[in-house]
Amino acid sequence: MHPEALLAQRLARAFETVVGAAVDPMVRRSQHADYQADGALAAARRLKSNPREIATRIAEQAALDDLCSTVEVSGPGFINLTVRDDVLVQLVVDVVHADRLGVDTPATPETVVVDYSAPNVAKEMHAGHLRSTIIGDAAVRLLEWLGHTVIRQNHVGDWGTPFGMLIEHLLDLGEDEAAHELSIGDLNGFYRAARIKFDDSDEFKERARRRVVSLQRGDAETLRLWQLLIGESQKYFMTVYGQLGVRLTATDFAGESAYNDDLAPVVAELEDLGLAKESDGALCVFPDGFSGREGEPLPLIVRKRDGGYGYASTDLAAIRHRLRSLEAARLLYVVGSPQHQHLEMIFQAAREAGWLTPPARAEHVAHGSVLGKDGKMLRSRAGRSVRLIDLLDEAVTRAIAVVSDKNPHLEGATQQAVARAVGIGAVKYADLSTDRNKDYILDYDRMLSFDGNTGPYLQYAHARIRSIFRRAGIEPPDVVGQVVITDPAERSLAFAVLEFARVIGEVEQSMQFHSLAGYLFELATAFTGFYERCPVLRAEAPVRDSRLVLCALTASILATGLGLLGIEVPDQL
RNA sequence: GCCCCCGUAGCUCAGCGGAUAGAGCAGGAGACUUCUAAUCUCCUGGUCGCAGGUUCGAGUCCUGCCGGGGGCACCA
Repeated sequence: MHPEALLAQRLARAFETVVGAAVDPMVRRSQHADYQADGALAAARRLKSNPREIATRIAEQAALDDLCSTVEVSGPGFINLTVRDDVLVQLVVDVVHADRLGVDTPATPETVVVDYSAPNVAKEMHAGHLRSTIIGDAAVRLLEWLGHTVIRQNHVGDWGTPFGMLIEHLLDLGEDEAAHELSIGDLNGFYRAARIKFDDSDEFKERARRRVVSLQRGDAETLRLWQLLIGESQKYFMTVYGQLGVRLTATDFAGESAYNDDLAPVVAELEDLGLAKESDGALCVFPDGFSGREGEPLPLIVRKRDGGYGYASTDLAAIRHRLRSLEAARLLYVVGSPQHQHLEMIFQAAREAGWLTPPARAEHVAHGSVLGKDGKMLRSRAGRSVRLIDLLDEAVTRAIAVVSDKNPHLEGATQQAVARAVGIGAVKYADLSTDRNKDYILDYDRMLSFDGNTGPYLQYAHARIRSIFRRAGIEPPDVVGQVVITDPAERSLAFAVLEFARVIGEVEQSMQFHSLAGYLFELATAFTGFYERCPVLRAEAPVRDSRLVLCALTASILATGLGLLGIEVPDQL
């Protein structure tokens, strides 16, 4: 158990006794001691009594002598806690012997559906898909590592009116030529050409319209052509995912078309429940708590006036499927924040339909946009959206320059692999190290810097530790020995190591990966302080072994933590 | 008009109702016979958008403004 949990557990019992009610002891790291507990202040307000007095009684009642060397009441009623050295050592040793760096498996492993990435068939993946793909991938890695059952759902845009025009354009080009264009990733050109014809030619527009009807009717030849588009696009998406290094596979594709057969039954069910009502010729669900421009109830249009189905129907079919058939307890939608209201409406409708009931819950893991250096939506010089693959290639190209400049000893293939890990890692870290709700500015120079809170800095910190083991000629599993903590830098590093479990638990709930990133940066910072002050290989036997243990733990947490963010850790940079 | 997100150091960002608001970058001053100096230490730098309110205590919660972005019926 990590120190905060341990102290909180003990203090909670003391609060129970003294206050006569459950109080959160509010234990956290402190500048004034190892930890501080602020719960007495809140408790005093409830009891309308003196917080210092309560804090003093709590401190006495908790009898923390076996855990703390000093327990002091300070200021208006803070309880400052200094952990005993032998306890600190024992906690570190516990982590060494623990299965997963001291992180507990969840009490109740759940089935979690993660909906992320969601590119559109026959359309380029652009910078806008970056965040959903990266954040979703991190969510998947974290939840799987913790022991949850994770079902990845790539809600690909593979259905709808644009496919009439896309298929007709495909026919105009000829299947072979179209497949060629799509396979080389010229999706922008393909889509744009179709769009231009659609806008300029009434004849084409009419063909496209008829083709949509054929598609919806299930015409075999039309479906074959549609499949062709999907197949080529999937191949292309997989190359982008490959370059990005995310775990999405072809089996995770669960596009909008997957719900076609469910749409009519879902709408029928909503009608039977009395939730769907006709309005302006369309069939609508009006989830509770949403209003539009004129204060009128806001609809989810589940069947359009023309009888067709829109994305609200698809999303409702998807949420029903995920809850009923996949039996998910937690639904994560890693989708940009502009979709917030729409998703909340879907969730509310699902609750009203009785599909989404506790303990199952749905969460919008919202994220902001990627901006250019000018603070506006990322655009190429031509003013178009930036292709995701170009963005990634640019990062890797720059990383090659950085890596070869700084370490000329690395050879061809190794250098390429390291540069790729550094370049892609830098992009991911830049994304995951800030609050996902906010927009962030993509700046290659900053993200590829080895100074500051960046991916390369953390990869470097890890590589430095690996270098120690290379020199010592041993590997972490063979590191045995007692842990001895004397230097303040060792003490700081030990506490940093112990914080990992707490941070992981927090991120599991919040899906705020920047707190994991921030933690890893703090750990790396604590390690560098240790590295500067505490020689490892030159130390004498018991201290040397102890320091190797700290090195091994730090390297392991850095590798694991970065791994959970989807970032590779090369042995050397 | 209503709703959502954002506004913290020159720049990029943390900050969970609690002690003097923290990092990194940039700027200034130091430290290499060293386990990777791709580093470390110190310094400089803040009317936390504005104004009220709640509280023993507000960057954090509430209300109203200002500024930026986004959403609000048949595209997805």
